[in-house]
Amino acid sequence: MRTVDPEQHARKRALILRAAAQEFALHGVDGTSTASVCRRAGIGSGTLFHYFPTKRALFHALFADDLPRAAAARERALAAGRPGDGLGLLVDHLLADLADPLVPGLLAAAVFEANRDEEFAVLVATDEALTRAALTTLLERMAADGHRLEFAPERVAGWILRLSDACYLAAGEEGFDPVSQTAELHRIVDGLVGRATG
Amino acid sequence: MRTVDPEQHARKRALILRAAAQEFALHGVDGTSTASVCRRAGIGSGTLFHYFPTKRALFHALFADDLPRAAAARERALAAGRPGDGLGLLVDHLLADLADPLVPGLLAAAVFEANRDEEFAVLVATDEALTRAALTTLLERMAADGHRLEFAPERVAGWILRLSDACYLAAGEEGFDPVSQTAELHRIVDGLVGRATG
DNA sequence: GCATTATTAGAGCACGCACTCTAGAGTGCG
DNA sequence: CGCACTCTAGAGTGCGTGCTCTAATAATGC
Repeated sequence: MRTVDPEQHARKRALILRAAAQEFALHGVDGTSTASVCRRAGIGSGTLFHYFPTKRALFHALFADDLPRAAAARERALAAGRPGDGLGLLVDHLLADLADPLVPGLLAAAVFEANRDEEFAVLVATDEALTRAALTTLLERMAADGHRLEFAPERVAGWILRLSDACYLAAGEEGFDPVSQTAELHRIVDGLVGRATG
Repeated sequence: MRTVDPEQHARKRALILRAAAQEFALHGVDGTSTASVCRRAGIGSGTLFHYFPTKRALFHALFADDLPRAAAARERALAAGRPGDGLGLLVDHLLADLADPLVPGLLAAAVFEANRDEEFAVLVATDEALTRAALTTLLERMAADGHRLEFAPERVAGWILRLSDACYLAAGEEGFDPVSQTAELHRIVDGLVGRATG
C-alpha cells in the first residue's frame, strides 16, 4: 500500500498550500518562516516537510498548480468564434483573480522572486510566453480582419500583459474597484486594437 | 572639533548607499545581509551602523534621497507653458531611470516592501500622491483646453502611474528597449487624453 | 603636546531560521 | 493478526543573522 488515501493526501496538501499562500502574500518568501506556515495550517514541521521538500518548493507549487487552468483559458480563447471575442476572454482571464485579496501580495512576492530564483523565473516566464503567444495570434487574426493595431501584434500583446500587471499593482489601494478597473482595461485594449475597417 | 569633513561624510554615505542599492536590487531587503553590504562597500559592520541605525533605514534612505528630485520634476511639469508639454515632461521623468539596470530589482523590492513596512509605505505613498495630484492637475487643464479624456482625470492619472510601474517591471526582460518602450507609452498616454477639439 | 571627538574594524552575542531525526500512531493487505 | 508502509508531531541541530561593544586610530582646537 503506497498511499493510504490519495484524496486525503491531496486535501492536506491543499490545506498547507492555502496556509502558505496567506503567509507568503503577507510576508514574502524570505519573510515567512516555515514555523508560521505550520502554525497557520495547524501541523508540525515534520508534516510540512513530508509534503514539500523545501520552503522554495512550497512557493513554486503555489504557482505551478495554476498552470493547467491558464492553459485551458488560452485554448478557449484561441477556439473562440471571432478573435475579438477570444481576446476579451483572455483579458478577462488575466484579471480573473483581481478581487482575491491575497493576489496582490502574492504577485509582489512573485515579481520579486522571479528576479532572484532562476527556476521560478523559468516557471513564470514560460507561462507568460505562452499567453503572449496566444495574444499575438489573436491580434494577428484581428489585424487580418481589418483592425488597425496601434503597434505590431506582439508589442500590443506585451502591453496588454503589462496593463494586467498594472491592474494587480493597483489592487492594494484603498477604494479599488475590480469591476470598474476591468471595464477600463477593456476600453484601453479596445483603443490599442482599433476598430475593424470592414 | 565636531565633524572633520562633512563632504567626506557625505561621500562615504553615498558609497554605502551605492553598495546597498546593488545588494537590495539583487536580493531584496530580507535576502541581503548587512555583512554583504559591508563586503561590497569595503567597510566593517561598525562603519555601516555608524552611518545608518538599521538595515531598514538603509533601504529607506535609498528612496528618501530621491524625493527632492521628484519634487523638482513635478514643479517643472506644472510650470510648463502648455499642460500637454508638462504631461510629457512628467511621463519622461517617470521613465527616466528605465535604462538603469538596478531599478527593476529595486522597484520590485520596493513594491514588495510597501506591502509590509508601514513606514516605508507612507514614504512611497506620499510621493506617489503628489505625483498623482500633479498629473491630475495637468489633465484637468488639458480637459479645459478641449481634450476629451478617456476617463476622469484622476483615473487617467492612476493609469499613467500604473503603466509606468509596469514598464519598470518589464524592464528586466531580454530584448527590452527603453527608448521604444518610452515612445510607446507616450502614444498610449496620447490615446488616453485624446485630441484637442479646439 | 593634550584633550576631545569622529571614525573605523571586527570579534562577539543572542536569536531565529530551515530543515532533520526519532518515535510512534494510523492504515490497508495477506 | 502482523507486516510494510505512510503520515504525523515536535524536539533538536547547526548555521547565519542583525546588531552591539570594545578598542584603536585619525583628525582637529587649543
